[in-house]
Amino acid sequence: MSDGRREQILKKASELFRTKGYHGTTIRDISEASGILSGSLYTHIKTKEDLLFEITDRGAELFLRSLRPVVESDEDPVMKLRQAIVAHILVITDNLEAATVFFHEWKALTKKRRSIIQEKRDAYEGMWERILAEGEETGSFHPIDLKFARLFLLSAINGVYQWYDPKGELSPEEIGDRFTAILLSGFAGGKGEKSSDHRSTT
Amino acid sequence: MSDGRREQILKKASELFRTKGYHGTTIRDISEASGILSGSLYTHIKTKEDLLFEITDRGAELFLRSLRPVVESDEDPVMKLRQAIVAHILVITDNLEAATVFFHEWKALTKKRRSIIQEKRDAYEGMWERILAEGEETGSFHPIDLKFARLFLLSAINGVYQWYDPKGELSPEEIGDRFTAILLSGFAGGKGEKSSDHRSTT
DNA sequence: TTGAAAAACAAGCGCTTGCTTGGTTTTATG
DNA sequence: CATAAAACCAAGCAAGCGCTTGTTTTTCAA
Repeated sequence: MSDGRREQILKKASELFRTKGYHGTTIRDISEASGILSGSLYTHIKTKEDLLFEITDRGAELFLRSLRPVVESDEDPVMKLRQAIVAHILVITDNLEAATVFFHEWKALTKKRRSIIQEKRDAYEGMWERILAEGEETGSFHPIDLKFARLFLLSAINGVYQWYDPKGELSPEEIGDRFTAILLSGFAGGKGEKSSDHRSTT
Repeated sequence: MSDGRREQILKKASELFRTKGYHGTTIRDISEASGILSGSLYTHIKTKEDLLFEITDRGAELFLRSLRPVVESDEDPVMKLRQAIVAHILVITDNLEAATVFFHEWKALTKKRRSIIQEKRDAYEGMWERILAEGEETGSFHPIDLKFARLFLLSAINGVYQWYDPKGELSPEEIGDRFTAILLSGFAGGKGEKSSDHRSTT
């Protein structure tokens, strides 16, 4: 049952780091939430920072693993973009705490570990840039500034973790579809003049 | 010179809160950066949280004040959207530290003060929604889910604080124009087939 | 049922935290 | 130049921090 306890501690720590931040959360907060005394925590972890690293690193891996098959597929770029967006949003909505910690708290890591996460972030952003580059090369997208388009796109979809409500009316897939629609066609267009439907086949 | 010192302390605190977070920054960090002993800081402030609140509240006011004239003008909605986006980005780029603290650290405030900031955030988001609603009513924009469009839009432009480089090649206005172009027309469109230019008259 | 490993407790150590106090120096004004 | 207010320093307090230690309880295979 040792591993179950460890997972439970990671879960509670994720929740606390999400709401109070890493530095705002104490070892005693985590132990109390885990129904344990603070000293007993150290049967399962080495340091507080280990918790942050493990949560953050797992988050990074979730994003990487979910995007890889999309990038490597040979769908057309528009479909790839949609799939990538939905995949990203699903990682966030299925792992709200971990994703929030990954976005917000990774800077609290000390140098060495922060650079490990930084590398994974770079790799992830590189995968997005490949998708956009492919779309441009094949003529599916406007000629675009790749870096700028990627920054814009990722900022927009990363924001989901700040407002997503599991009990809300929009499913992750619906959110992803609407994002894709806006990104492809934009707001502009007169009344009634419906946008071409990019929402496609489920 | 009292007020000058206070402003200097606020500036140093902003920088530290930005890089290390509120809970990750100590009173001694701030006093050291201000060239003062930690006790002497209390000649100028009452508590550490006062610093956070003042920085955050000023940030909120900057956003509100810059958007108000845009909302109240009688430009057409497309132009209004562009002006609003540029205004927002200018607040960020002209006040990188304060804007970052405003986005990242306001949750560290205690209840009463957090709710003051929350109200200002709500007011700000309401102003954006008015712009979008007007665009839809006049037929400038597609029929859109207002709340969703606003969330998407604000997420995208808020991201600027995470990657903006004052020494970079893109000016705040150029960034705003590109945002506006993407938001209005999207990525989609074949090679060479240039997007209609929404970047307009400077 | 027994015995050793794993898990949890009880206590607290050394250090840092935000902040206070009492005295000294600097600054500005008549 | 006198002087009071403002700014600062030197010292340190009480509380909380991450983490360790020594001991007791729980778990579970032999």
